[in-house]
Amino acid sequence: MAATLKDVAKMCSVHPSTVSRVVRGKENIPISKATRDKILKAVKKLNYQPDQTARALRLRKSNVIGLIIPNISSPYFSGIAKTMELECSKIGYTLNVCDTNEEQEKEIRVVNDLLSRGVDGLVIAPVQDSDQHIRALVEKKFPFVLIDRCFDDFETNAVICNDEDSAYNALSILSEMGHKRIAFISGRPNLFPVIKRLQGYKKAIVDYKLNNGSELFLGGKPTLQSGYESALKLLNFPVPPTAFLVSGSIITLGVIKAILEKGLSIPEDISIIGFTDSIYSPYLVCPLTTISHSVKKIGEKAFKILFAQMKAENSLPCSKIIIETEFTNRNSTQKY
Amino acid sequence: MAATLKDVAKMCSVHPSTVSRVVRGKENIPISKATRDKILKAVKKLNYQPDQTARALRLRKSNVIGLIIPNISSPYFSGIAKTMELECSKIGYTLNVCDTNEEQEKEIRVVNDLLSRGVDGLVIAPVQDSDQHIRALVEKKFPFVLIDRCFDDFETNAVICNDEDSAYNALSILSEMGHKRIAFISGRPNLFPVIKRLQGYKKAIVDYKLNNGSELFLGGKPTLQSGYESALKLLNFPVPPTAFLVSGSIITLGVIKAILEKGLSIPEDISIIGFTDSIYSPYLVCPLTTISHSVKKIGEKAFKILFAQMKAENSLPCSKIIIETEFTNRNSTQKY
DNA sequence: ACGATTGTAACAAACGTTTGCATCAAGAAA
DNA sequence: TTTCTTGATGCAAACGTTTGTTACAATCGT
Repeated sequence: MAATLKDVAKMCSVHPSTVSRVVRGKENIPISKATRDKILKAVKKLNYQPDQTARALRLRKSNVIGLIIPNISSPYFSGIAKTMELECSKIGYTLNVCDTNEEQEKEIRVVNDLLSRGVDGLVIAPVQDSDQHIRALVEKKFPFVLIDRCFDDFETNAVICNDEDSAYNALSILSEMGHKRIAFISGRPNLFPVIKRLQGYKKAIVDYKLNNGSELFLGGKPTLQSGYESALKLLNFPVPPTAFLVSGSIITLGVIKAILEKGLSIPEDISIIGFTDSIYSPYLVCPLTTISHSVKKIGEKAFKILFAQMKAENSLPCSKIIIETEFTNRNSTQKY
Repeated sequence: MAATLKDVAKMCSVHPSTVSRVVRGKENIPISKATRDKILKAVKKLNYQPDQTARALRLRKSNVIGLIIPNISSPYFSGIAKTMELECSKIGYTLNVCDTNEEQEKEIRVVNDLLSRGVDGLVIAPVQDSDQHIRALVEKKFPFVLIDRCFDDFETNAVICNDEDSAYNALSILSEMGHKRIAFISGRPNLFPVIKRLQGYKKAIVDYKLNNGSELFLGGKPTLQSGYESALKLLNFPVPPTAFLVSGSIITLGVIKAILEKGLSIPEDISIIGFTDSIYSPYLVCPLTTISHSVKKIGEKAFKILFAQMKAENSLPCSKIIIETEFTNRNSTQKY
């Protein structure tokens, strides 16, 4: 249906390769002004658009990069997607966003699919239930960078946050306010950032002599319901925690739900600090104090590293970037 | 780098076409069990993955569908993206999500790009500043469906909501509560759903004899800031409105911000009904009463129509689906 | 005037598939 | 035995590009 190089060539009684050259604007190859103009006119007339599939096949380069995230409807990941898309379109790349639904199987499928579609690079927030497919990527020397999550036992390009420190920091603030029993609630507990946050949390528990020996950490699934259930469980303890550190914006909503349902108020009865800020955080039932991750910084950094990797002739050394989170103090904590 | 048909063929001393046939699993073409097994083994050994670029070129079919939305970081559109992605992966399709950033130029670029990449179909929430590129799609008989927004002056496949009725309905509820001055705040005013909502709003204003002749509608941009400014303007009127109908979840946050900043409470001082529900709506400073659009229904319907269109030999008649919104009564309205 | 240079454009191969057609041996029907 | 199937596979063209090589003028230097 659409016009091809051949069509243009025929219309100009010229060879397709000649058309290709003028369309590509190769100035080093000499083409007479006459034929150039003739061809350009025909291109316009036929509304010729090069077939990217054919180009990709011929050039082994598609100008698309893939973004693989576990949940596109999370504000955090969709914010990263937005940033990446903006960066890509700046340089004429197309972004292909794929949602793994936090399923390992699907992630593997998606990686293979994107690879066989010839993407030039990959940005992945991995599910982290397995890693061979990621290892395969490094073996192939395929350009990719991990975001938000990475693996402790092998090195890759990665953009992550200072989760351990910020969790520790949040706890020291809570501790200074007089809280003695501080819980940590998260979604999937095997995720890199959750593990790091938990480390920071545990370190602070020891350093500040909190919790009096009780185990106040509850992991779960990446759903509101899971956060709700965890919080409810904790709130039903004989001596419930007085403060929550919560990992994940959707989990946080679940925790809030539980607190409200118990007839408690934030921050009067319970203090909360949430990991990951959202546009709605200031307008929640209680303006939420959060540890904010700049999706802009993460997306931009990831893109930059990936792009460098893609352009490099021989493989570059891995770069692992740690983005500093910010502590956004609003109103969901209070002296105890 | 990756193994090709030829590699497999060579390893089995067989012709590439034979490999293709067994890989495709064409049962109607007879292949001896011996060679089939031999090939399958080689496929596994070489980890052969068909090159989708080459397939797409040859077959003129890519098994990818494109989703074009104005803002991937809006919960509404990312929800639709999620649904569509789920639907796609069910049938082995890949979804390519593109963000137009609510810019017409970019949308046009993106449509052309996706087309030249050979997507099999398109789902578009158009920017609606122009429409020739959409018209071009129908002329080419290219399968696509519009969502959320459509054009009044030409017919396409579309999945939209009963915006006019739901706005009218919201106003009748507010009116029944005794509100006499009800404002309508929106983002971009030229958008189909906004126009429809405004129609319903205006109709109700007349029917219920509200607003006493004042113009209480303010459009703007699709940002929190815009909603904030509009609300502030309205609240500074000598006789400010007592209720707001707000179009767009992000705009709504801006409106809430303005109300809080004026030291007013919801719903005691001001009632709010918001268009588009979000996962966080129940946990806002005041549990938000909303008109909810099921992103699941919208995404699924759009997908279904598109898929039918893609499979159809000769072009099907247009289907325009209207999804019923739901009125989710929470706590942001009050008798006046 | 002759070979060398240069500007211009055609040719053909290649990227990795798919598929209609041809081929060819072996077994069935005559 | 001869002819007809049919089962199994190879051949080659095609999808729309890109690009190294070749070809052919015309122009140049000598």
